[in-house]
Amino acid sequence: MKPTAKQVAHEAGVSISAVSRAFSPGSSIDPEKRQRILQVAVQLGYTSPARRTAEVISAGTVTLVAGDLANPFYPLVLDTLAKALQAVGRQLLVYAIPPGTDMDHLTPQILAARPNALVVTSASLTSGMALACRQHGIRVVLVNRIQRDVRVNAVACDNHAGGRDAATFLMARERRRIGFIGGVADTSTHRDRITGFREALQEGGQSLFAEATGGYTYRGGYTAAQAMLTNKVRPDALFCCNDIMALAAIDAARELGFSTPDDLSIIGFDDIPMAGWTSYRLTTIRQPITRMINEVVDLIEAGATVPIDETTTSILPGKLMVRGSA
Amino acid sequence: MKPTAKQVAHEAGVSISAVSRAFSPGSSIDPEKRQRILQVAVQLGYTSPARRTAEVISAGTVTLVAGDLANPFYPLVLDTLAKALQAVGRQLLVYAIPPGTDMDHLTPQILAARPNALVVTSASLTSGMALACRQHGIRVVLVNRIQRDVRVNAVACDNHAGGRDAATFLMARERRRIGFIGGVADTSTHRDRITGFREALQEGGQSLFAEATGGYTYRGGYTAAQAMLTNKVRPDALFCCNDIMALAAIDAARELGFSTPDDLSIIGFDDIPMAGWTSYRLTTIRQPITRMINEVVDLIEAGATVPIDETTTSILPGKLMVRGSA
DNA sequence: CCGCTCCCGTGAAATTTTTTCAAATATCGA
DNA sequence: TCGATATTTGAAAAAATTTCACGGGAGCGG
Repeated sequence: MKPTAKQVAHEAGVSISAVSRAFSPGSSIDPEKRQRILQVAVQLGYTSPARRTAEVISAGTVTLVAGDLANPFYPLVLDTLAKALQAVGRQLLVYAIPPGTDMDHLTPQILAARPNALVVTSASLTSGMALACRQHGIRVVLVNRIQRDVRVNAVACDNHAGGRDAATFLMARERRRIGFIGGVADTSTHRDRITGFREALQEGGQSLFAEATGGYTYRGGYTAAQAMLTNKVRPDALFCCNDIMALAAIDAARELGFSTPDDLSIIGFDDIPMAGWTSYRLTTIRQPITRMINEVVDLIEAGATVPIDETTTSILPGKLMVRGSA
Repeated sequence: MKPTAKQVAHEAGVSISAVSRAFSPGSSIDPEKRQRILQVAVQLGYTSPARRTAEVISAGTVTLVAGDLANPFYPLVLDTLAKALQAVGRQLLVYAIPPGTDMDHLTPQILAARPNALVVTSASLTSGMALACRQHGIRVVLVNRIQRDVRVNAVACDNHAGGRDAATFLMARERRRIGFIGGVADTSTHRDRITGFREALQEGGQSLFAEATGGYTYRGGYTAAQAMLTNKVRPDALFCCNDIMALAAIDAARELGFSTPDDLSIIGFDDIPMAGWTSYRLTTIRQPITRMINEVVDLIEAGATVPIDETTTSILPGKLMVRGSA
């Protein structure tokens, strides 16, 4: 016998109308009452017709909020995630938002669709959004981003250690004028990488020779590298906050007649496919994408057994890929 | 006064039940009748409750079915489309499917979500899927793909003319041993490009010197180019079916000690951002992505006024970007 | 070619859900 | 403190969905 709204209403001690309202987003109903009704509904296995439609839509789906698709690292993440989810019988839904846009206006849509989980690689998550998701039982996973102000799951590469490795490697190669091209100052990846880098540099008795930001883009990286390399005293090594900027730096160096690693060493971060191409052979810190995505999928699949406000932060080690550029 | 199912039923000359069925996917109803009901419903502005909920979820969304995100051209399309839709107040939802997978199993989900439109850049659309979409009033737009067996909208670059342009350009540069590295033989882009290329070659009194396929990937392109260039008699020009393979060809050539354009000319197709990077300076046919996406958005926005089975195929001209590689 | 079965499509009716309405309660500003 | 306004609520009305039984092919065996 299929459960009906009437049964739920009786069980929860409310009217049928209230049950109906609990299921339609935007209805005027006491949030506490709605939650109680929803809870009873789950117990009885009741779903409203409207809800059933929504469930067909979001059956087994995971929603990804992605920005900055111009950086090949993110398509790579998207692709890997899509395949991993496919393997466990789920689908990937992507909200692609232009970089710099905040994601709050997506909240109603995301909540209405009730995905199994929300994966965020873009910009920052507002605490309101995080709270709303938790209340609606949607697990949130941040990828390649750490945010300490909201209690959500996060999976990232060990950016701090990566920064240290880069510095250690460059110093071992006797580099003495080491520059840094950053991404966007208030992102956790930028912060952690430069902090680790500086720390190791200091331990080796050096300090940063030059510093600039390139906004994680090719153009920004190119301009920054060009400026540094046309100074009277130029750096003999560059650590770039991501691969795109590192490749841009190599291009800028070549354009000025310098070659890697003889005239200067260049190290990137991410290990996007292009880093391995023979024209660049970029030395870089590889992010363990496959392992990161496996972690993400595990967190999502754990859904049923782990309480939703028990959050995990996974920091996975990166790996220095020594190629030709440093 | 809000229109009801009863009015629609009366207007369409069917029972209320039929109207309800027309709106629930998977119900047993004559497809023709469903279509008529849906048409009347649109006229009267009727929406079923289930549909209304779905509309909250997919309000103003466009669903994109994308594959092959390893080719930077598609993230570029995705990014551009996301921004264009954002500008007209819509959101982009992406179903990312691993290349080679067919999209038929997505049908129920996509239909249930009732997006405003479906944009397909991946693999091929089965006629069943296309038919189902039309019956449900979902406009379908193929991007960078032409399919004559199903009646859907399509927006693509003029691949035939692009192929011709490439051939004409290479012949004007006195190239006499012109090779071709294709993508995947049964895709429309591959077919149109090689057909146009061959045609122009023939008109210039030449024929293809060598031919291989690289599956649209870097590795495939690299291997194919390497094989051609280690033959006793090697080509003095290569037309690659997309930029990734062209960049791979440049890398393979460099690795063997050849340089472009002196030892051989290389032309690509797409004009992905990397093609303009100073280490490559790839001569290539630019796909007018912005214009293509504008067409897509126009087709979607025209939704209300143009009948759904009036389909348009837009073929936009590409542009030869002459850089350093040919 | 006939008859049999099975399955699809259908409207009426039963059931379920949503919406409307009016009353009750809470909230806010003066 | 009071009134005005907004929010929440259940009953009832309206609407939508599902069930049910039946009609009418299509396929199939005789």
